[in-house]
Amino acid sequence: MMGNVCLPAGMPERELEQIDLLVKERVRLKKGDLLYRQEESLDALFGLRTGSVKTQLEDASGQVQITGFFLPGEVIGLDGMLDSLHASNAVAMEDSEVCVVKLEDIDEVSRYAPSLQGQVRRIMSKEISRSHQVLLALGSMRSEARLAAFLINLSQRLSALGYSSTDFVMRMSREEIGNYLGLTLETVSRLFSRFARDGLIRVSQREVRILDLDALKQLAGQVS
Amino acid sequence: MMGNVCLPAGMPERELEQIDLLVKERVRLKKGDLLYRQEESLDALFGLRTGSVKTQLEDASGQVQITGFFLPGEVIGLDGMLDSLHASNAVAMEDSEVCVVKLEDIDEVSRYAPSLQGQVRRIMSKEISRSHQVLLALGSMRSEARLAAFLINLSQRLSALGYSSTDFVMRMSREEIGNYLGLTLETVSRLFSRFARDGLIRVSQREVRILDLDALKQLAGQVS
DNA sequence: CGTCGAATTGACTATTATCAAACTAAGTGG
DNA sequence: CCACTTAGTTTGATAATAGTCAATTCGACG
Repeated sequence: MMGNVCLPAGMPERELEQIDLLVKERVRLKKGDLLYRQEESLDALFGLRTGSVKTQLEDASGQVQITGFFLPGEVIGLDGMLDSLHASNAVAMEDSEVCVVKLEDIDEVSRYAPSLQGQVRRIMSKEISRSHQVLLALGSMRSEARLAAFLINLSQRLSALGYSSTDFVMRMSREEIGNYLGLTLETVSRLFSRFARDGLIRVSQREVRILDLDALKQLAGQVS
Repeated sequence: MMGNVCLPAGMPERELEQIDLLVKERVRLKKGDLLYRQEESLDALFGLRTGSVKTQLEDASGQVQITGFFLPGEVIGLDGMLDSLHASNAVAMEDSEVCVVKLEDIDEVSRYAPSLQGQVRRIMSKEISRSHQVLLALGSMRSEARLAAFLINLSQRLSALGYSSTDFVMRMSREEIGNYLGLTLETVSRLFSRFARDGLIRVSQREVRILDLDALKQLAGQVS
């Protein structure tokens, strides 16, 4: 069975354990590939197995807003079920692999495995909470707090996957970080430099080492 | 049966039609009452029947961020299902009434009415899309575009409920609008004054009349 | 070694926040 | 009925923050 290999190693929560049984297909993506396109019809969810993916909205005037960065173990494609059309573009930020879970299979199987419904609800609810957290950041934090919160969040998610929480490589460019956080790429770059100068992090291109997590949390308004 | 009276008149989509059958209880709220509190355990969803409700996150440092304004026909309580704890506070902005739908009843009933699952997914997905839209606004629009988009959105939702799309009363204060849009109350007030001076709207306290929707859409970056 | 995309840094500007004062509308109690 | 609150709003003056434009620099790769 192909399912079990689709659970990323080190995934902390067992949310996906049943959904994983539904995986009948996997898709490989190369850097820059689109997993799906805005307005395209939606009939499946995607569990990210390896790599990283971003989702972004594009409005009528071509304005782009990144709405999420996804790491292995996370589920992509939860928006757009309202009218079965994807509400965003999903782009691979590096070579990646996703597991495909057909919606009809979820419906089918959950008839005799009722707890599956709860799993799906929880996954969707998590995505809602996540975006509300980002709203909190964009709505009420200053630039340095946003970036600090971003780094802390990334650190935590990577650590949950079994990677180091202090040393990691960011898969996204300064521009993408800025877009996500509602800042310009220059502001993001300056903030990285400042954090480094103040001894909070070491940073070289996309490699980051967190030196003073407490100070970062302080900046992010999270009492440590 | 108490269900059918819980569908707000004029609700355009029939999303709630089956869920409505599950309503066994209704709750009346007075202005300022909390429907639920952050961290409280979650075992039901709430369909707003009359009135208006806001949801807000509160972080460790007491910082508050309003994450949504809800109108009749909309569903409250979709976040927090991850660990069955509400992730936000829900506060009535005026005297309101909600229909209570127990999660266990949803699970129970959806066993012999499978399409119910799709309904729930669609409602949750809509909430995800909604917050992504707000992310777009906070992340990439300037203050005037945010407020214009806010007014357009409110107008559309009220019109879908059968109210005038051009004349309405905002239930929220300048401060609440500002908090939601990531602006200060002074900036919001100045923008209202400017929009009025430029002939886009008439505004007196919380009463608004939209005079030039096309110009508003232009400001919001929505091609009309 | 040269090219190209990404990142850094600087100088300057625009936008929005902050602080402060005055005004309004809707009560409340004498 | 009329001061007198009070919460909400408006407006102004000033300051802080982040954006824009522009010039280098860095690193990866052919």
